[in-house]
Amino acid sequence: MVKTNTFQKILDGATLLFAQHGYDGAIMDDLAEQCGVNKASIYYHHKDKATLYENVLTALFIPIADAVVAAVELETDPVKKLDTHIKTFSKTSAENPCFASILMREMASGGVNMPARAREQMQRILFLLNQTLQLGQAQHIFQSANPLIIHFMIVGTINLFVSSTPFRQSLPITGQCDQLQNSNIESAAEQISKTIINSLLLK
Amino acid sequence: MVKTNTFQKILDGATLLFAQHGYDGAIMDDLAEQCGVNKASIYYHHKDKATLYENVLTALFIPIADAVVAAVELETDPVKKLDTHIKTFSKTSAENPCFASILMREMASGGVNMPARAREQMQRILFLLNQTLQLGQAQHIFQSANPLIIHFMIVGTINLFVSSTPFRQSLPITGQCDQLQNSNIESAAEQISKTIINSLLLK
Amino acid sequence: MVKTNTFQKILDGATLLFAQHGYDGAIMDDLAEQCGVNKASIYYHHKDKATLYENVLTALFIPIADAVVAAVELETDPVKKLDTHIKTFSKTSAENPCFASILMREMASGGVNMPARAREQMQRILFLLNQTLQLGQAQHIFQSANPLIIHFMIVGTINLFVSSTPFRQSLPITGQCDQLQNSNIESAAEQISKTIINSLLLK
Amino acid sequence: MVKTNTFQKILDGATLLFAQHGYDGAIMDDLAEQCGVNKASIYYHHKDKATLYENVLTALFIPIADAVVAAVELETDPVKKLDTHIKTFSKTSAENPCFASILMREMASGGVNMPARAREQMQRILFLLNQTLQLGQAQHIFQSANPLIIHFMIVGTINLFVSSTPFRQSLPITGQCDQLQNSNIESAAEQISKTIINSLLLK
DNA sequence: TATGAATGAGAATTCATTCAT
DNA sequence: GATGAATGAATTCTCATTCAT
Repeated sequence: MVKTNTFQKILDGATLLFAQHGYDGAIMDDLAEQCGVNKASIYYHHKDKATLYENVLTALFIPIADAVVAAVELETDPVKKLDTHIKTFSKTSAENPCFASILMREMASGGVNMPARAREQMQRILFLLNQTLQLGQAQHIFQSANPLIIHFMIVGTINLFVSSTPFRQSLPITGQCDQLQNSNIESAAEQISKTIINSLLLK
Repeated sequence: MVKTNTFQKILDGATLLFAQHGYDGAIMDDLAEQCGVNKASIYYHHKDKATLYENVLTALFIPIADAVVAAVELETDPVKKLDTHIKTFSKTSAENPCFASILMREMASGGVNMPARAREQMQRILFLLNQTLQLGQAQHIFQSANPLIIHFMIVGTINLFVSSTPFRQSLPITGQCDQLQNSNIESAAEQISKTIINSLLLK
Repeated sequence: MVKTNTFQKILDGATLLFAQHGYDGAIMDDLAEQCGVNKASIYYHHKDKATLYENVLTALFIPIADAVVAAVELETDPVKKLDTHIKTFSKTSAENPCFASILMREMASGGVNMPARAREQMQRILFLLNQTLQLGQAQHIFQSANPLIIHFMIVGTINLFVSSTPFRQSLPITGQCDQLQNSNIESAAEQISKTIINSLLLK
Repeated sequence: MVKTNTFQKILDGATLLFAQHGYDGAIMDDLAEQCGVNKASIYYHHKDKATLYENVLTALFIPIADAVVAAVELETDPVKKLDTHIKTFSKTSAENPCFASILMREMASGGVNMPARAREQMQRILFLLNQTLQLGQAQHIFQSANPLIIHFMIVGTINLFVSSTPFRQSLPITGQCDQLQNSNIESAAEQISKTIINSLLLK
């Protein structure tokens, strides 16, 4: 079953709108106008707002989890796996900043209302990380660490970095903090990866 | 000028509601009921929803920034300063979980609409961190690092940790990830602090 | 029974407010602020909004009707009586422009809701005019004319003139209509009086 | 672009309601019920109350100014022009009594808040009158007179006459004023016209 | 499929009025 | 008499959703 052009157009517009304004703040009228489709068309293609939101999250979360899993599985060395994990997650997050915004809002709500299929994707990523950490420990490369904290360090930091892009660029440039502006995602990922791996490695 | 009991009661209820549902999802009728006050009383004390939101953020952000600044200033050693910075921020965040939720939502929106007084508090924390890092570099204890990334590692991780508390507790207990449930904020802060400091220290 | 200072202060403020915004458009909060009194004080002195409105109209309409009746009764000649009628009404109207505004609004509502005591004052003026016209006819000075139309010509013209003062002064000055701006009430009353008397006089 | 049935139905109902109760006194719920349409439909077709009011005034004022201008332009003699001016204004005003009520309320507010397009229509009528008067003076038929006063005599008198119709019919029938009841607009217009023209004519 | 119009259920805010002190 | 606080009943406006074509 090939999805229509309109179906996708609405999905894309909705992704942006939900990212910018959250579920409650996203208004169907605005979505229709932004997409250049009639309001009734949205309901023709997506049942209702809640379903549309689920569709958005599914379409957004699955590719990211897929990419991380796929990239990590190509590696065998725990250190390489972890580095790839962090950098792939960073890269795919940065490619679609809506993911970070939406995930942050969901976490702010305690994740309670997150659609099951979206939640599952985050669990895939977390379990993957856990496997990598345990592999490293089994090989006496990593010391023991709470995988959830590591997961939060990766996701929390990258989410903030990605979603703060407009915010950072509006900061006043002061002599005190001259590195604030021109940070890019690659160098951020690099720093996060080094920090985490460095702290995990047995000396 | 002492604020009324009612003023504060509304402020507290609103803090919770905004944290749970976000600005658009928080409903004034619900707030009135939750606080046991008349709807019109809210407007008597707080002008309108936007102003109430500002009042909430101001009351929420200032004490946290104050606490971090005060605690860090008591220390002189850069390592101790950084450790105190992270632990004080963690502790005060955990004491009022609404802060994490609200900050995450604001960051999800790019921080663009955040009331100036709230944004200033985050800047105070960031600039304080920057000072500590520079002090450590000047004393040849720390290597160079992007303070913004460090800031995001602290804030992003703690935010996620705090706001995911209900989420974590709803996770299925699996053999794979048995450490997920019973994490407390102190051990999380400890791990974050160690990780960051360890990666900063010149070997 | 001497009315308080506050009673009168509220009455004066209310007169202005009702004139500017009408009954429905006048807001008790604004009145309190404008008068520099507490909102509850208004209710202490004036029962409720409707009563306050009645008080305003009574205080406004009686002196005007009194003045017209008193001035006309001093004259004996019908022409002089009519001239005095028009000029006294004009002068007293111009002295308190609120009268014109409030009367116009009441007439716009069909006069149906006008408090009885205020309506009686307008009837006093109309009956006085009718007496003058009949006197003139009995003396074969005036031809027959509908007194209501004459009444409307006087009241309608003066009301418009008085209440349009700010409007006129905001009109663009054009070569076409250079007399529009600097008209005063005396010359207006003079022209109205001449017009009406001239058309009534038997040739 | 043909306006919907509903659009017009709302416009008509609103005209009546604004005429009866003024802007502030007109209640949108009442309007919806009166028109037999859903409340939200009003906003679908007319944006908000202020816009609806503008739409009402525009639809009300333009045809009247058009009619007066068109009728006067058919005449060449200044006396005929002036007579036509007064009678056409009277007739069209009487045909839609809402015009008089709304205009009176606007003038009561000083005309300051009147939508530009409505104000322009009144200026068209005033300027037309001025032209007629100047033509009469140029032909040595009329003596000099303030056109604004003449305008106010016409408009103020007719407004009062039209809007007082229900008021007049509620007056007690007294021997003193037996002509008050059964006045019709044509005879009123006739008397106004005669009065004004008579006073303008050079003897 | 697409769309202009319609609508019921809210949701924010206002306002006249009252109450306790 | 005066006042800060409180409140019930509106009142304007919004929004997700549906319907007829």
